[in-house]
Amino acid sequence: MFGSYTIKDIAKALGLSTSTVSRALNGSYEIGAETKKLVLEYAEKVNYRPNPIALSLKEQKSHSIGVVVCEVANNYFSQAINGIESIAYNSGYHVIITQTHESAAREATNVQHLLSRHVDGLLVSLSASTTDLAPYQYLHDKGFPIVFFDRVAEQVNTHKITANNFKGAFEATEHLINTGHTKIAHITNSKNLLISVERVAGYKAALEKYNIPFLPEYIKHCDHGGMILDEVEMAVHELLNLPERPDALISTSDRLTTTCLPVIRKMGLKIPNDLAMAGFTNSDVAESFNPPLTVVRQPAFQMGQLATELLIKTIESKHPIYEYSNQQVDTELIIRESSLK
Amino acid sequence: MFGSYTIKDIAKALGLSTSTVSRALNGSYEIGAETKKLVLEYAEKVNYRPNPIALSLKEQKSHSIGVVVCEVANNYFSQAINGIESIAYNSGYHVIITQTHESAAREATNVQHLLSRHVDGLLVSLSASTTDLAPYQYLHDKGFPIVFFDRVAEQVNTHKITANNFKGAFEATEHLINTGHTKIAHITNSKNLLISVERVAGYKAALEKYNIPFLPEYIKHCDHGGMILDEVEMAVHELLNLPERPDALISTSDRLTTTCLPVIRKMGLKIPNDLAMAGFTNSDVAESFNPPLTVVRQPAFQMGQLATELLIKTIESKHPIYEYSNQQVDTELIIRESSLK
DNA sequence: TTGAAAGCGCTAACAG
DNA sequence: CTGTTAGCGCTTTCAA
Repeated sequence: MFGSYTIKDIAKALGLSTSTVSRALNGSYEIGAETKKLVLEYAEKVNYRPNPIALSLKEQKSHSIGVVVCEVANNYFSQAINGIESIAYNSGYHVIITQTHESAAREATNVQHLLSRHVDGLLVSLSASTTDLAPYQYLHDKGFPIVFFDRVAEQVNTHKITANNFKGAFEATEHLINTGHTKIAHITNSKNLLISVERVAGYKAALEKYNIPFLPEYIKHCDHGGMILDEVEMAVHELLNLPERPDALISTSDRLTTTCLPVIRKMGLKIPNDLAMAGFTNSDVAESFNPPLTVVRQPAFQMGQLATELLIKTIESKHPIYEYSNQQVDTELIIRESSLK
Repeated sequence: MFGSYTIKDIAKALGLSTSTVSRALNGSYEIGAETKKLVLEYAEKVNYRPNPIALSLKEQKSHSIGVVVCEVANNYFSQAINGIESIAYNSGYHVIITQTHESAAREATNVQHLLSRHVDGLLVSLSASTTDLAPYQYLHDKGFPIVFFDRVAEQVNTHKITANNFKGAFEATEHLINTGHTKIAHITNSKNLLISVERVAGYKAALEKYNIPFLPEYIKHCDHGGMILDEVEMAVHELLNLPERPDALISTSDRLTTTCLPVIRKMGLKIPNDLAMAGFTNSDVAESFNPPLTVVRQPAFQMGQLATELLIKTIESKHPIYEYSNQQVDTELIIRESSLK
């Protein structure tokens, strides 16, 4: 800290050796009750705090965990980070957050950076453009703790926390069908992401259940997940200029959902009359939208917590772990006006 | 990192001393070109990365900066953090984020925690309930680098980055007046926060300019800045049940603005016909609101960047700094339907 | 029960 | 130009 006391200061002040002080502070058995008390009281008095850097160097542990997400300024991820912090904080870990901005190159750099900072483990949500999972596989093979959350690497067999994306998309699609829609378009994130694949699968399954033919042209992938307006604009335009214009749209990515709305409005279409809408988003203000938006909400905070608990458990485990948790949490469908006929 | 090479490994492999290797790596002058090349090439080959923990211990610097904000899942702060990260990242600092949840006690704990982690400096945005600035004053007096941003401590004479809150509130109020409103209520954050005081001042100044009497009962302070729904509900109810019901409302806090809307809607009032509305918020979706919301937007990203640049400059300055920058950036008024008559 | 000493990875003052 | 050494704060053998 700042002019903070070291073990050496205490030792000198008390006429003891540093090792004795260290032992007293760490509640070792091999120490006299008197000495221990003396040290403890003095340490308390001067507000002694061990230097975490020295500890890290000694223990070869940094007590920090690295987080890789696409963006902090995103409803889902800011809430997830909130969950991550809440657990990490209480466990004495600090959190280093890095953003990929959906760039695979940036993601690789970030991982490098975090490793060079000697983080004890990694909490990763893949970027939309990541295809090379080898670095994660390599680290994992070497026993380095990694937990994926939300956007997981299917091929890497390690801990994963995901939302039930299939079910989330299924329910939203089914709901749109139940409200009388049959021409349901789907706008989603990059094909690289398993979440997209799962959400598309859920969508297809719902169509199938109700014997609605699946039309490939009704699906658009925005590879930048809504971060590039033009991409979304083009996708929405193409969808809504189809000869058989969709009567409903499901968007299955947080940023995509919020970006779609103004585009649709600018086209002069009214939701839900011209186009019903339901979307994945963790926005807290979906209720205030025009019209209030039907959403699929992920338990972001809880997912952050679960992932972090898992990671810390892995980090602190004495024995290598070969059983990988693959926990799936449920999404929540919140029905509002945007999806009603 | 993980099985990473140390300077010692390189020294052994090359039959040199660690100091020679260190010098080569650090581009010292007192070293033979040959040796240097040899070391550099080998280091490159094995992908040598200096251990930042060892460096920190040596230099008594952690290369990390602590951030204190009320909440990550907040439009303004998530964008500001984005700006902070962008600068810190490029300067080789990492960022430890802590959240106060608007609790002064939690804030004090966080600062303690960050200090015990030996952060090199602090980026602080005060909680709404903080009144005791002594710890900051103390640290600052000792020469510890602190930069306040957005919610600054007026009394502590150090670097500050703020938005022009007075002007932001003035312009929004003036706009409401110009669109034909005279009974303008104001809902804002805790009185403890200078931002609230300034925004109220801007509001009053606008009223005065147009000879509209200021009514104290038209101002409500929500001490939790919109985080507690009941508080906001009560404030809005009281305001809108006044004998002389306001015809416009300005809310001057991000979270407050987004929380107000559903409350007003639930009361059965239509914006802007029953009540015009303008609010401070950095939400990216204000355009999609019902109706599209007139907002005062702060340059959050830029503010985060400025604060971080300033902090790093202070940290790295060779000489103590006695000139404190007090930079103010302009807000932006974005006019939409919610404020029109 | 306590102390001395080594070592985590690195830099820098001092010798040579 | 290069090597030796000490030291950053702490824990942990090994001796006493």
